[in-house]
Amino acid sequence: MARGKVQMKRVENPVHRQVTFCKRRAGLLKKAKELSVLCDADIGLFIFSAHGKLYELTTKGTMQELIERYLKSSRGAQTDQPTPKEMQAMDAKDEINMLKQEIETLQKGLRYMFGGGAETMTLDELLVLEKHLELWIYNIRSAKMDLMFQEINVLRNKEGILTAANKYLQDKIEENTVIANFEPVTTDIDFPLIIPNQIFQS
Amino acid sequence: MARGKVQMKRVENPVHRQVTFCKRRAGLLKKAKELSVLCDADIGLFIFSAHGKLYELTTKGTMQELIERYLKSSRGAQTDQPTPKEMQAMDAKDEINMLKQEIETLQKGLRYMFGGGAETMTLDELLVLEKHLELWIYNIRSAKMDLMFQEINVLRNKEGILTAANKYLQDKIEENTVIANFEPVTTDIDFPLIIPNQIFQS
DNA sequence: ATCTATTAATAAAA
DNA sequence: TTTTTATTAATAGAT
Repeated sequence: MARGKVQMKRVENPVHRQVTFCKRRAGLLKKAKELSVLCDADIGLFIFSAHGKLYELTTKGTMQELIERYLKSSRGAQTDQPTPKEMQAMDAKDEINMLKQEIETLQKGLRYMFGGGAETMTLDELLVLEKHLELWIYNIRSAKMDLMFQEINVLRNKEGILTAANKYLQDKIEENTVIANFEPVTTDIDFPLIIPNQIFQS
Repeated sequence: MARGKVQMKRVENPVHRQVTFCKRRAGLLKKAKELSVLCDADIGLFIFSAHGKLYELTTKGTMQELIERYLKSSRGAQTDQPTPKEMQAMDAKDEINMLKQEIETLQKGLRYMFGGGAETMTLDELLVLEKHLELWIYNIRSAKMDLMFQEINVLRNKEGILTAANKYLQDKIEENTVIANFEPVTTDIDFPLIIPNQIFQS
């Protein structure tokens, strides 16, 4: 396309080849992006340079997702997903893994939704939507949090009252030690309260 | 590149769009092949048309093989995600905090998309998003619920121990009522536990 | 699909 | 790599 026709064979001069690679790689990526925008296509493109360096482009979502789509598209249907019924007997570690998986699911869903829309929304509309979602999350959570917080406070109060009563009884016993002598009962059992207050706020 | 500059946006006329898709798709595949030949690169390219039809090109081997190479290559190049080694010394709480951070990152991404995106969402898409957010909320909450549940159990245990100690002390006092006579201390204060178990499940 | 007037890409040079 | 410039290549619009 310039100053001389190009032969369809490997550029032998290594310097020229490298320069050509840079330019044409950029051009190819640009063309791919243009095609996707102009014609509503989803494109996955990866390029390994002669020395193995990877350059990639996806016009929608991640390459992972596009590859999955590719595999689906080029084959048949898919295998079953991990069974949600086996979730019952999970320990903390498994639960954490589940959280991670769910986060990934959310990410996928978001990408799908945002990448797939075809119409336009103003910035203001989008900000309003965001506010609604945040408020929504807050409301769902706060009711139960309130109840649990109340419960914990009740239990703490109860503990205080019982401790005081216990102390009172011990004092009385000490006053009347003349007749009977028995070991004092330890009541200051140390249970560290592991919940940081912050947990009730966010 | 011909008879009029092209706008970098979707071609609205469906006929024109289809024609453009055909031409540019051919051009892109040609460019990809050229790059691979001229510069000794290995290229994988797949294009999903707006209607889901797949077009693909590989300049070496099968797409399967190139995808495998891609996955290997991109895994190696990935940024260090939560290091598996650092996970060892972490207790559940730290892990949960880490997940919370990850979720915050997601929130940032969400804001970015809402604030910066130019596309809109249909009502259906919003409903899908709502579902995802519900799941997300559930996961955020369940970690905290676990901790709070633990805390409540600790407090209940403590209560039981204190009550038992109190009872024991009262009994002792009754045994020794000969010398001193004082009112028994009531310890069975009635604090109804207002949290239905269900709260820990949903 | 095919034909061209134009624009876009890029080879060579720096 | 990136920029500049001279040419070739790609392609939008028309047929």
